[in-house]
Amino acid sequence: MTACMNEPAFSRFLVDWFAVNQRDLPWRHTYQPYHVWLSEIMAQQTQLGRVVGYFERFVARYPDLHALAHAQEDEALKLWEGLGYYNRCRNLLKAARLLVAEHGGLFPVTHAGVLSLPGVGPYTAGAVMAIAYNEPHTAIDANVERVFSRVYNLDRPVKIAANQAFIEDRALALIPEGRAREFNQALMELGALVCTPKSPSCDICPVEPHCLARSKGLEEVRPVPGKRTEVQHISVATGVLVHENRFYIQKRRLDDVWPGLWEFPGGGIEPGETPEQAVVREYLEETGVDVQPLLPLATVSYSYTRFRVTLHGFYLDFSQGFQQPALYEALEGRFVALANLDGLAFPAGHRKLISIMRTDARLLEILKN
DNA sequence: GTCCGGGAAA
DNA sequence: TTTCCCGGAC
Repeated sequence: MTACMNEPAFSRFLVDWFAVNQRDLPWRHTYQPYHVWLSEIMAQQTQLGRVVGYFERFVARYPDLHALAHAQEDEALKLWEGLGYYNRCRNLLKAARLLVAEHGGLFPVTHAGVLSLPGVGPYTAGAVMAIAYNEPHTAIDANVERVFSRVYNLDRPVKIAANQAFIEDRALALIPEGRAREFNQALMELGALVCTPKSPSCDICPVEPHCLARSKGLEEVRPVPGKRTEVQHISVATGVLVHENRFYIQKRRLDDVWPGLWEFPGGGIEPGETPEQAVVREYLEETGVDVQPLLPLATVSYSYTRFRVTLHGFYLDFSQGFQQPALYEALEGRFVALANLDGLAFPAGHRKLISIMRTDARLLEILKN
């Protein structure tokens, strides 16, 4: 399978290309292990372009492992808000606390040590070893899988075991002596900038002469797609309960989606139910409070995992007079003023509702009464 | 509006 | 194997 390729030349062209074309990313200035680790956790399931701003704000607030170990989870989640997969952030804090408590606050220097950290799997462990320490390890992410599926013209999905083993084997063998840091980043950078999922820029690709799929005109049909899970459309309703110029919010449980984030109570709309009926029922189920819809706030769309969500938001009033909400589904509850919503992290859909509330003239009318 | 990509953990 | 998320591309 490798017969057609000059592997030393491939690696040399790739590393030379990276030296000239790499993006200027903040963690590439010093390659401190703490920075590399943080950047790799943020980059899981997330494109680097979106990571940079979050990385800079996070490092400014938590410049080292000790600062991170002493972070308040709510504050860290606020800095993470919008990046998604919030357990990544909670695991980061967990790992920092563990390292400060049990390892003298030193970042691990071995592959096994890095891999043992919460939130670190095979990809991230390899990436940290290669990029922070320049040790010969592989970091096989989706970019690398795509590049190799084209370079070696893999005609079956990259996720099958045989292809995973093949890619791992080649990725290790191709590392030029002493250049694991550059080589691993170069492979991923090529996937992100040139060997893109759609319409790859083969005309500017430094390894085009070594690409088997390209030589057969098959680059557009590599990688071969695997099976995908189908999207489910769901409708949910949520309510902003207004009481003395404040709004009721609750903190989500840690064993569910959006662990530790804040939200307005609500839930799924059952078949045959209107959004108004659903928000009243859900509010009662989650908090024990009898509410009535005051006014529709807005309807927004967002998605998470395999769900496509239409979220109906309402302003709510107590229907039986003030009742203290109970915590049947949440860790904590508060009535907060609009300005104080700023310091807390919300899921995307609720954040969209808050953003609409800020410019909602009708809200002033509601608050006046 | 709908589609798409992207690692860890359970 | 399934569950975690988001915004930008289309």
